[in-house]
Order: sequence, then C-alpha cells, then structure tokens
Amino acid sequence: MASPAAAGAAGEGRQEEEARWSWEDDKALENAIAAVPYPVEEEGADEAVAAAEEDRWLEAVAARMLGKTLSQVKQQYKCLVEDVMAVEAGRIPTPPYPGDDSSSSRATGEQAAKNHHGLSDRRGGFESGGQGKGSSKSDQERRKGIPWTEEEHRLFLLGLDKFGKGDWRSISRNFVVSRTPTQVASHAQKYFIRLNSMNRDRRRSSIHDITNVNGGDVPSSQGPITGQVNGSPTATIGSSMKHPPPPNMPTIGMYRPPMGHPVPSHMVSAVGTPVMLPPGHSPYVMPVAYPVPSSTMHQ
DNA sequence: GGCCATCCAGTAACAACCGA
DNA sequence: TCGGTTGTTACTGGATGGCC
Repeated sequence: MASPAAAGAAGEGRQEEEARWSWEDDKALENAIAAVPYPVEEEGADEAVAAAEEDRWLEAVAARMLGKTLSQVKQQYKCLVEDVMAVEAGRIPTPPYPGDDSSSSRATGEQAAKNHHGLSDRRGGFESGGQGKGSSKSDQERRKGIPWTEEEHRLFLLGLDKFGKGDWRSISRNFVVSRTPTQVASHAQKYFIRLNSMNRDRRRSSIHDITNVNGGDVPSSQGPITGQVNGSPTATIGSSMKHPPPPNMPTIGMYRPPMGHPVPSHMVSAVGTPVMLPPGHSPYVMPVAYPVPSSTMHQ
C-alpha cells in the first residue's frame, strides 16, 4: 500500500480516512441511502440535470453521515457502484454463500433466474441433484437443510412487503434469489406459524423472531399462512406494521429508487438495498440478492 | 364450452439439529 | 434425553392455458 507520506499531504488524509471506512460506516451509509429518496429521473432528462440531481442526493446522504465528508461519501458510493457493476459484468465472481453447498448451482442471478423459469417446481426438476419426486427416499439421502441466514430472512421480509403473502415465486425470483419458491413458501409457513405462536409463549429464539428488515421485533399482527392477514393479502411487513420504523431508522425497503436509474438500480440488489459486506470483503454484493436485472423479471 | 395438462401455492409429515 | 425449531419433501387442490 502507498504510504501516506508518498501520497502527498493533500491526498493522504483522505485516503487514510477512506481506508478506515468501517462496517459501521457502511451500515450508516446504507441507512442514509435508504433514508434519502433518490431523485426521480424524468424521461429524456438532460444528463447534466440528472448528475446535478444525484449530486444533491449525495449531499443529503453525506449530511447523514457523521464524521464523513461529502467527498468521502461520494468516493465510497462510487466504489460501491463500480463493484456492483463489476459483479454484474461478471468480472468479479459472486462469492459462495456462507454455508450454502448448493450455491454452486444457484449462486448467480442468471442461474437463479433459470431455476425460476417455470422449472422451479419439483415437476420441472429444478433440483437437478434429483431429490424431486423422481428420486425415492431410499435412493437419495434426505437433503440436509441449509439454515436461512438473517440476511436471507430480511430479504424474505422485504419480498413479503413488496409482493405480499402468496407470491413466493416473485419473492424468490426478485428478493431471495438464493432460495427456490418452494423453499420460500416453506420458510414462510414456518415464519407465520412462529408468529402465531408468539403471542402464547415464546420459547426459543429463532430467525423468525425477526419481523421487520431492521431486525426489530414487532408484535404479531400477521395471520397464519393459511389465512389472510387482516383481510388484506398484501397487508404484510412494513406497510402493515403496527410500529413502523421511525423516519430516522429507515427500512431497507424504503429505499426504492426508480427503476432504470443507472446508479441505484445497479448498486442495489433487487431488493432495493445496497448490499454491504464488511470492510475487507471485496464486493458489495452477496449472491443472495444479486443480480436480478429488471429485464429478466417476469410476470 | 369442455377437457386435459401443467403450474403453483398451501399443508402435513418427516428428519436433523440444537438447547435446556 | 427430550422437546422445540427448522428445512425438506410429498401430497393436494385451485388456477390457468392450450387444444378440440
């Protein structure tokens, strides 16, 4: 690494600061990005105008970043965008998802999309490994479950918020791309069962205790998967929360920049959230949420 | 319009894992 | 060791689309 002395007086401080961009800083940036609505880009808008809009947006984001300058935020944001675009272009491989042995078969958005192209069902044999109906129990050992990560569960909640209960296919395709619709449905089943039993007595902590994308706990207002939620099929996380997150604690889902905008639509995952990894990890991308270009979305 | 095939979501049962 | 939690699988029934 270049020494601060060699870097020159002007640049060294900045570079040092950037080198110290911590996980907490990333988290703060994520929240800031989520909190500040991205300017709506009008069709046919001048590029200069769009750039100015983005500058203003970045200023607003930077204003929320205590201890970081505008240039630092811009720099970090730029890195973020470049990393994500690099991954999208295939220049950076998506890292294997932790604990997911099968990620090799569905780690990428392309493969995930392929898996979900009407072949995701057991009839279509999406599990090329062959544990569908075709293979008997005796033939194939029962597949060990891959625990859902907190991140996946949050994405699941976001998908639930966006598509509502029942559209597991869309949730799988656009949010939890590392899971099949069947898996999402199964997870949802457990989730709602858990929610239902929450009121009685909570015994052991569970990933299903996370009922919003901020990781907070919300009194159960969800109906069981077997019934509708308060009479509304889409009355789910976020929109229907009894205790919506305060303005200064934006949910990831709130960050929904307009589709097609070059920066946000690339730097964020399909869930509309910047994907963050701890410093030192390269790409700001986790296979679970990336990439799902809008053009590949169906339905 | 009726029939058929396919897709898809929901559900129950099962097995593995884990904590008290 | 036992019971709770979780993920997977098998099965069922409704919805949808194509064909006659």
